[in-house]
Amino acid sequence: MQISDAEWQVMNLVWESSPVESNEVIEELAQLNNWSPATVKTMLHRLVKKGALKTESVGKKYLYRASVRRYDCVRRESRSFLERVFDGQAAPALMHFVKYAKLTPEEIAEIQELLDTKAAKKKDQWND
Amino acid sequence: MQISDAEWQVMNLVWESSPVESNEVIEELAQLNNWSPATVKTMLHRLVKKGALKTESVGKKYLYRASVRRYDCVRRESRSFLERVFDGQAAPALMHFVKYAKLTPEEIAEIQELLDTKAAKKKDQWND
DNA sequence: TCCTATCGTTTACGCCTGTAATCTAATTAC
DNA sequence: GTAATTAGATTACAGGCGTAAACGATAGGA
Repeated sequence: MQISDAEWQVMNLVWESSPVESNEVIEELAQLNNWSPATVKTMLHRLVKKGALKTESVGKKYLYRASVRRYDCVRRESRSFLERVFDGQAAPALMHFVKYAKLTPEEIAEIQELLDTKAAKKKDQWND
Repeated sequence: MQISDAEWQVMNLVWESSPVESNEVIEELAQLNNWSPATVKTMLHRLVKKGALKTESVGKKYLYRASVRRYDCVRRESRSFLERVFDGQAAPALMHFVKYAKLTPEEIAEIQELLDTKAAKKKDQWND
């Protein structure tokens, strides 16, 4: 299931504060993006239709919840990005981001640590 | 200027072997994607129209060249990806890729090196 | 010189997207 | 109880995209 650019904004919001009422989403995105309420409603509706959100009726209103995991969507989107732009290779993408992104020393350290453990695992015959 | 998913395939090919004749592109992508020649022609035409490719006529045929730099497109696409999926933050994206991508020990080493120099620069008051 | 093969251009078409107005049903206020 | 508000559903519409067939011009061979 394919989530469009604009729809990601909605999904991000829902993932962060699930469950939400449409009101909250509408207000938030009105501020963020200058979207009209109607536009946000369309997004919500489409996302429900494509199975990314589900609703639970509470009186007159609905509560919206994600029905797909953020992780899965991130993974799919990342894959497709890598495929398109870096010929499916993670390493060049990583090099690119490291080169051109702003990173705090803490972030750098954290990534290094992760790389270390990954390298260690690679060497360890029993763990790979 | 926005390059679509399918168009990226064409651009990647042109960037790699510029200048190319349409023939080469058509054959290559017929194999890779099972696209009909007509489809590839459409892609080329649209890319010329949107200013991503330019042509130089050589007799009856054209030679196609990129008229936008790969780097710029990669940068724009990366930005948009980060924005959409990781709220514009490079660090979480990096963590994600490091965690879930297959990396050879050499690649890991290379990325670590780059991170080291980046960290070093950060500390050096005269270089930042 | 005329036909044919070929390359680029035009046209096609249905689906997705961004953007939004309108409609309808139900709830709330008076 | 009727009017006004509101939330979700339906409809709208232009432009992009994936996919491709049809068309037109031209160069090269017969």
